[in-house]
Amino acid sequence: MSAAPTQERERADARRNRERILCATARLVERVGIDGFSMDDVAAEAGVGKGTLYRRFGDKSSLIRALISEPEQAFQESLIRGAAPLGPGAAPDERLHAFGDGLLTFLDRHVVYMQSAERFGGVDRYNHPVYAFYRTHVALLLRQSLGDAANTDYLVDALLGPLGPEPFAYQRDGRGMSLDEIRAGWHTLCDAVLASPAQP
Amino acid sequence: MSAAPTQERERADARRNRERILCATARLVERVGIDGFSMDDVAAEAGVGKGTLYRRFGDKSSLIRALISEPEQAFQESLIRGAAPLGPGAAPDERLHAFGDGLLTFLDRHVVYMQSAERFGGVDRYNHPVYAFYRTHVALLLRQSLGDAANTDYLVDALLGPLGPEPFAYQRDGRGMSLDEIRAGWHTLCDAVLASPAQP
DNA sequence: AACGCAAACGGACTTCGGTCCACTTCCTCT
DNA sequence: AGAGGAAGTGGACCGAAGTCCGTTTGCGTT
Repeated sequence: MSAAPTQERERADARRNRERILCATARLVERVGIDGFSMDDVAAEAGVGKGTLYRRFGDKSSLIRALISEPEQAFQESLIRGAAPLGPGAAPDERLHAFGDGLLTFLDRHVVYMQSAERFGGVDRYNHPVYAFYRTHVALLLRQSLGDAANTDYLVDALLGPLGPEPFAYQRDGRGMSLDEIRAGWHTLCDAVLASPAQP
Repeated sequence: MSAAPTQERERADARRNRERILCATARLVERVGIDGFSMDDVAAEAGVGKGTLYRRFGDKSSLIRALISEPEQAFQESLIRGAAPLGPGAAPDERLHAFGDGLLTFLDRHVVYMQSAERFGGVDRYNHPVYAFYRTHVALLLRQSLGDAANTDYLVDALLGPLGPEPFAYQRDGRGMSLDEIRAGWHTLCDAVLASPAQP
């Protein structure tokens, strides 16, 4: 249980408390579910003050995100440096499909966190650095495959849209779709976009 | 300023207060912006108690939505009974494009409300009856145009995705796209989907 | 007219996220 | 070693959303 030390040197007590907080949060999530505890509960469980909590994690949303930051970073890493077809080395279309599959798998495991992370605080998916990252990645692949057709930027957002927590949760839990069905759907969309004629 | 009377008979005081509340809200929105007032402010401005506020509008999110319920219903109406190409009478593809244009126009005027409506309370776009309505509409048109290809349902969500408040606000305010650019983008997406080959 | 009661009212209260700031602790530099 | 100060800590405090429940009021009935 750890998160990236943002600074050069982290004071010992700070580090200790950060760990405590993350563990306490994880424990609480497991015990009472993600909506069953307040920030005071976290502080109490971790044995720290509320101020400490907020110093390290600006808001509840960030705290929850921090719980999945490791797998998230791992996924990003494998996009840049991982093996093909997720990483470099495969054709752009293949990589795009692999990206969708990967992200959907990730979502399937972590939606609960991502969704409730967004429900709190002002964290807007679209203004989160992670979105920018995915955006750049997909834009690159799409341009490699389509050339510089107009509206590529828009299509990137359109492809990324259904890979967000809310749509995913809706499809899986609300509409009862299986992960495979969702994947298949996204591939259809992806193929449609990849086959789209260049605009005038 | 009025909303649909849900019941057969509405008591006089109830009606009076409902109007007061809606007017007060509108006034506050204009005066201090949508985030500048609390529910207490609304109650005070309307001269009613907080309990009354919550009796009529379950939460802040609903209250704000109520402010745009008239134009929203008008739009829905014109989809069902309006003139072509928005209403019946035109080819499905045309109607679909008209739908996108219409909804984007609507969004351009009302995003602020829709977005902050979602920011509060538990209103989830996907579980709101309005989403179901749009969903059915688009599904019908898509099926008329594509036949019963697999994954039609998924494509409906994919088309509807970028027509949500968050993506729209992101594109318009965050990325600085013009309404026309957004429209053009959606048409591209729409054409791509309409041209998508039937899946096995 | 006045009775009765369901519906409507109102505001005190609870809960929770987030801020503030006086105090403490750790690290560095001499 | 120990002095100085930046970084870290903790909990009282605040604002706002949403609940609860005792009181009031409109309105059909007798």
